[in-house]
Amino acid sequence: MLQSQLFTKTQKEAPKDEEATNAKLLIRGGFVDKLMAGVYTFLPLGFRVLKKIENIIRKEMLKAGGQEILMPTLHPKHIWESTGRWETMDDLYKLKDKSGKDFALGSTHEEVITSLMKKFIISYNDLPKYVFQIQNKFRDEPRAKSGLLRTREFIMKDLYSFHSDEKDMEDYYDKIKAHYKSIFDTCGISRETFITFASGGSFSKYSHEFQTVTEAGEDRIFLCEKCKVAVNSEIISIQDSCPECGNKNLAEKKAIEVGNIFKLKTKFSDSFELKFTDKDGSEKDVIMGCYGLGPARVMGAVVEVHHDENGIIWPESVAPFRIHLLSLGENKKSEKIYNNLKKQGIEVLYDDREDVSAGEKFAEADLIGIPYRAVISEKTGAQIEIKRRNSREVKLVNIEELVEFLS
RNA sequence: CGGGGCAUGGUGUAAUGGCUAACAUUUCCGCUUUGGGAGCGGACGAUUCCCGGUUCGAGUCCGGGUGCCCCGACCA
Repeated sequence: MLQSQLFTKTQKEAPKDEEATNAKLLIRGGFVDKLMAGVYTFLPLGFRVLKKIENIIRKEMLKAGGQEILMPTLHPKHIWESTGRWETMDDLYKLKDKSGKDFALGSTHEEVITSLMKKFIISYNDLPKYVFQIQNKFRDEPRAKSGLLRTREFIMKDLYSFHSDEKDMEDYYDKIKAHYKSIFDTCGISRETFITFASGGSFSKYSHEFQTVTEAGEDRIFLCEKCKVAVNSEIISIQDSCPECGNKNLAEKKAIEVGNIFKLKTKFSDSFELKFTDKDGSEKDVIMGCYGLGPARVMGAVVEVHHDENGIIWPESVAPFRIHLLSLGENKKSEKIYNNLKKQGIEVLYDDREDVSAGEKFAEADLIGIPYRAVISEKTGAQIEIKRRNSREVKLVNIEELVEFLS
């Protein structure tokens, strides 16, 4: 992409209100725009990052046997009444149509998916099934905060699993834990992200959260450095011990919840009478699990974890582009290299602007944080100067070496 | 929802109750320049968040709203 065509601009200074690093850098770099508290537009650069993260998640969900669908955002009141949550969920956005009928904006989709699957799950032959979506959720948060970390409209991947017995659900639940680990690993935050015991709500003793340790986080967790497992402060006091190894020496950390998985069991199948006929002809409740993960929150967490004083340092897997090509008054040479890289299928942001100083291009490149920076200038001759965003070391290479290195 | 802070061109800031609201940056034009937000000259850009009050006079003082940020409560 030609940087001269990008409609967004970077800012030297962050809006004075913002305190969270992810908010400051993402706004300064032109990744997101805030429409109101907790509601953001994803601009071209930010949109690319978001899609990268979504695709990492999507790929992993497909590996886990998930089938992707898209459920509606607008929900009729009656579906929420089926579970009693129309009254009890106080972060549900409610609205009326012209005739006075009540609706809700979906904050989660157990109601919709359960009533959907009732139409298709009839016998044990139809189980297990795994269904997911990546979709916008709405929650009437009393306090949106910290940039992308806590918003009122947000993107969520929600996977729901349907099983004929608890054992099968438990096995799948553990399998998803492993897939989640792999997602956070690919996104470059596995070192900071820990599986965390949390309250199970009304369904079970524990649920599991995936918490990324960062100062901007709003949760407190107690981390067992040995097991790399944590406990949410909501269900533990400091004198408690690691649920895995009994270690009493836990480290208190601030963290942000990037994923949460639950054993729903029959909570929703009961409400919707989602049953199946087993082999012996008897009718049984379908056992459910649900598994949430927030791509936009992951994006914010990645920035919190990977940045320096000059800007963002995107991990390659989620970067908006692979390489940032800067032309310092050498557009003829640069254009050839740009076209060459594009032909190789390498995602490149080409800073072709002619009226922008070298210093400004460097500063913007650091702010935007693309993993590799290539510079073409009078100095570089027929070669290309290449530098990693997270390193100071520069190297001169020719185009063949560059292409080979990047592919 | 309780507590605290803030609100002035797009962004960041300045302005004893007193003249035409200033500066930097951004943007635009011209020249110059190309290795860390470069230089010179010029131009555009504001109903000082809103409503009301005090005053001869309000960006500034008072009252009430609204918005944003932070702390807490809340958080499938």
